[in-house]
Amino acid sequence: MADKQELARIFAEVAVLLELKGENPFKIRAYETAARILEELDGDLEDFVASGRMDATKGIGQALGLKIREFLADGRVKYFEELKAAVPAVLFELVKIPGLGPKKALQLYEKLGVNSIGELEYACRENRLVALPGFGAKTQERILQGIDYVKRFQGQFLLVDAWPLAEKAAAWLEGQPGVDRAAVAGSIRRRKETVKDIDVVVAAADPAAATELVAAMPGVEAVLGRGPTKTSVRLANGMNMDVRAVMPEEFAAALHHFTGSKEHHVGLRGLAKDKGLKINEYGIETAVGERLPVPDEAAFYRMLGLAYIEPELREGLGEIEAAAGGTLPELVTARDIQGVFHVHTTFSDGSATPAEMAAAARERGWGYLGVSDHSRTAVYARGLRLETVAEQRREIERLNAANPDFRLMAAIECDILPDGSLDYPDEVLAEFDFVIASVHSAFRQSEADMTRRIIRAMENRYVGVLGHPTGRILLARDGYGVDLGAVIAAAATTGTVIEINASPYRLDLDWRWCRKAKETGVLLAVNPDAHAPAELDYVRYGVAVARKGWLSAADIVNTRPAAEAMALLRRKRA
DNA sequence: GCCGTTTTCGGCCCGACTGTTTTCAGTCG
Repeated sequence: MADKQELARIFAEVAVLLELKGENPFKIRAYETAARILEELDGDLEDFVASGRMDATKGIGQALGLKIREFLADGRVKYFEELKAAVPAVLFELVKIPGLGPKKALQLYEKLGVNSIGELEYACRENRLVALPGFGAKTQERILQGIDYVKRFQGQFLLVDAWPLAEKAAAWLEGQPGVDRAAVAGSIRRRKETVKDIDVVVAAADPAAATELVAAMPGVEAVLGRGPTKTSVRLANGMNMDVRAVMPEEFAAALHHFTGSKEHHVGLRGLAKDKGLKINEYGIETAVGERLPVPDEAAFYRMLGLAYIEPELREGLGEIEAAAGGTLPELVTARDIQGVFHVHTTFSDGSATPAEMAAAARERGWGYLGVSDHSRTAVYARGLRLETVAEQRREIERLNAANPDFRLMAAIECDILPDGSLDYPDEVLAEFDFVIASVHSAFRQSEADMTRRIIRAMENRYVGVLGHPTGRILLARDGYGVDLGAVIAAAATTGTVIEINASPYRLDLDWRWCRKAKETGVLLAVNPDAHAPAELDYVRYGVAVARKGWLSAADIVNTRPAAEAMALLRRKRA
């Protein structure tokens, strides 16, 4: 079967290749758009073409349509292969360095014969870049710093590391004299799971003075650049932070602008243009250049004839059309969460007892907590032997009897063994209040085997929840190969809930798949997978994933009271 | 590359900052 993801990757790579060739930027955008369309495509590619849906899709015209048909027929795109052969591979590496774009990268390759990042670093140290036209000592120094950045961090950071830092920076700035307001913008505000840098927007009567302040902020290691409205700094942990300062009346428009995403803005600005308006980072202007006041973001969208679009949805994935048509979902919030199903205790690899975890859950205003320690095969995590299962159950019953207003559930995170069977026999599984099934071993199975394995586990009537469906660890390990489309379809037919593992190191199910799950009729559960009381707060990251995935409270099992939630996790037993 | 009841050609989002320039290209978001 032709893989639409592969074709999406090909088109995305064509876009990069064209950029390296200095092609028309709008042609490049056409390929980027096509890649996104394919990534988000519902159903398979053959059907997309055969049904005529492709021909009706805006953004795919004659040339791209031909290439899609070629891919379906031959499994390849000749144009891509020719391009790839004509563009040196090293250029792909070079443009990942901040400050290096296609033009300069090409010069380095052609004039200095640079064939790798290592060679570029060496050329900088030999002071050979300064002789090139358009280059100078500062560019060379900047490139050296950029190489260091890429080598140390691959240029990416976890949301969990960036978000608190960003909030701290905004709070500090807001406390400075002359500063009206400060707020976190950028991909952190959109709650992307990994981010490149921190963006903060500041309102001040004297913006230039406000940007001056940034250098004095605690944790700032170096000032990378400074203009009248923007300061870029590097923080001690290696992250870059941009602070943009505007007049108070420009704050909402600026916050919107710097929240992005780029794709969202492109869509909005096209729409504005149709209405004879112009959007820039300072506000909305009429055709005659009159600046219209934008008191807040809701007004901003209203002026464009749109419902308010939450930051998490601003990815250019249909949210503008939905806002125009009044079909945006009401997104779930952290306040909707009434309890969680997946935590570990001292019975396996957690650091707190069930009583301590329950107390921490109550402090957070929740009414229930599922204790789901590891099963026996997970020896590395001190998985529960059968005797311990009984012991834990007695402890949970004791706690429930003592605290009638809070419900502890005796559950298990049961390993899915390599053949798709479960780690305990059915008669043991039947004893648990509910069962979460997860893969913790044999990650290297083929995609087909892994998909069969997981689906077989979901077919077990005691399995209420599929845990962390891909096993990925962000910035550390890709998930195992698995056909998530097939897993989601099987979740729907078997009535299995899919977990949104809220550990900020996992965030698995990915938000990009949440919408698909919802449309397929699958319920999800936001679970912290906490191994300590403080980690219950991971739920905020899981809620962020759900929101990015267009989910409402009704799509999430643990927005319901205990009895109702339990019934959903046990519905396959009926 | 795509798109179009104003257009089949000429548009396609918009601006800041840097560094290397004597008026602007490249990069970034």
